[in-house]
Amino acid sequence: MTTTQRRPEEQGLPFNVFAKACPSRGTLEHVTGRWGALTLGALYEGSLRFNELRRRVDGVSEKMLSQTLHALERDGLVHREAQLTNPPRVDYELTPLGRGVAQRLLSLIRFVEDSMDAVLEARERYDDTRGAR
Amino acid sequence: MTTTQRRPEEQGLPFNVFAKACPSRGTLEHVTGRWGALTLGALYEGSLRFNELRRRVDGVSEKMLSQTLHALERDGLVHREAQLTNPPRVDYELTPLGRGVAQRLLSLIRFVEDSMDAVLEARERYDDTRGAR
DNA sequence: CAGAATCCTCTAAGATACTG
DNA sequence: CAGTATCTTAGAGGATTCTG
Repeated sequence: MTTTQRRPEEQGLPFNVFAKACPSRGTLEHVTGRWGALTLGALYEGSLRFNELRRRVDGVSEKMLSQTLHALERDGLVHREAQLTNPPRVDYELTPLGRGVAQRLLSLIRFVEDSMDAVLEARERYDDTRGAR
Repeated sequence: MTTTQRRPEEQGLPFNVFAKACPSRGTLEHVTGRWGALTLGALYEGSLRFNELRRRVDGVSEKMLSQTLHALERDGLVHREAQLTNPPRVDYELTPLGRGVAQRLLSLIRFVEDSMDAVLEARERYDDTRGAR
């Protein structure tokens, strides 16, 4: 009654990111990647258009944003809504799955931001100890 | 009384990872990087030696593990405890700050692992729609 | 065992230009 | 506006060798 019952044919062998060949590693990299994390984080507030997103994710190039969005859309984390008007309008928004990811990502991001004073101090201590080298 | 009072000289300008020049971006990359995330995750269970860690983080090379550990130690997330015996023994463990990061990271990792069936299905749908291309 | 040093390869990512 | 295509380069990362 309390059995998990996922992936009937592979019960007892759940996805494990610590295993080299596990497909979850690829997805983890998409969501934690340099631009993936920031893109998901930005979309958590709500739907955004391509260039709005570009402005929020400060520093991302058109190419990388496009590439990042494709990977996230393919993984089912982002939904792309295109209107064939002129000029074109395309909105990106998180899927329910994407919201789950983004929420956890933002918890991590905020924790890191809030830890930066301590991190910067730790770096100074580390660098003096080893003579800036 | 309820003011946050962090970084007295820069109040009102908290670290913001969405800004290109913010130092929190570098730290976020250390912790979400390909090997950083897995290393922190592995250490959450407890202290580990270099080669134990290498076995847990399946696929990491000596060079990358060493490099990753240095970055995490410098950021104050991992503590390195060396015993100058022969053969040498070095233990790595999370600092309190590192535990905070690892906990949130593991929450994300588990969510991704648990979402993989849905992700794989989303990929199939995406790939047929666009003719495997 | 726990790394540092070296060499080499491949690809992530930036810059630029063009298109529907 | 919302991208794609092409070119180029910095650096991530692997393999190997050496050392305290």
